[in-house]
This record gives sequence, C-alpha cells and structure tokens, in this order.
Amino acid sequence: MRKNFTKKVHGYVKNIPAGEVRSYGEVAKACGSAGGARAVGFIMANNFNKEIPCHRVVRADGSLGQYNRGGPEAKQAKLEKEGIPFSTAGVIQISHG
DNA sequence: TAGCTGACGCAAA
DNA sequence: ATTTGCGCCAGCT
Repeated sequence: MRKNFTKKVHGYVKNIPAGEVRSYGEVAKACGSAGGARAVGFIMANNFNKEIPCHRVVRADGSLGQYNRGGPEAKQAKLEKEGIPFSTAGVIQISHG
C-alpha cells in the first residue's frame, strides 16, 4: 500500500524539529524508500497541512527546492525564522539526525 | 489498467 | 566546478 508511505512521510516531516532541515532523500529513505526522493516531493506538493512543516525539507545539495506556499523565497524566509543559517547556495548544512 | 507527471538524486561529460 | 541526462518511487488522471 503506497498510501502507507505517504503517512510515514507525513509523520517523519512532522517529526522534524524546528531549526533543522532534512533532504527529500533522507525523508524517503527514513520512510522506507531510498530512491523515493521524488515521491516525497510529490507528497509535499499535495500536502497542504500546516501541521506538516514541508518547508523544513530541502534538496540534498542544500538548495531550497520548491514550495507550494509561495516558492523558495517564502520557504527560506520561514527557515531563517526557525534559525536555520543560509548561504548564497542555500542551507549551510543539513542535519542528518 | 495503463500512462504521465513531479517540490529529487546521482553519474557522466 | 558547472551543466546535462537518466533513473528512482509514488500519486494522479
């Protein structure tokens, strides 16, 4: 049941503490699907729950990626408010929890 | 049921 | 170091 994957992703993302960021690949892997990075992104795009801090999920390169709430700019703004340091490329460092 | 798309990731040039 | 191409999984039409 693929839906299970989605539920796991939601739970994991909700488990991401403020001030920390996770890469799509990390989330996918933690949910049981290593190469399911794209799937995670798709889930986030279809996820509009404020309970799910999808803005804390960034690309493996540290780049922001996308955001269904106003684009990378809004995403970065939220992350900066969380206390996440940023660089010209994007996130300085991703916590691997 | 089959095919296409998508907020990614890695390898090669 | 930067750019381009292919592969990955899950969801939606």
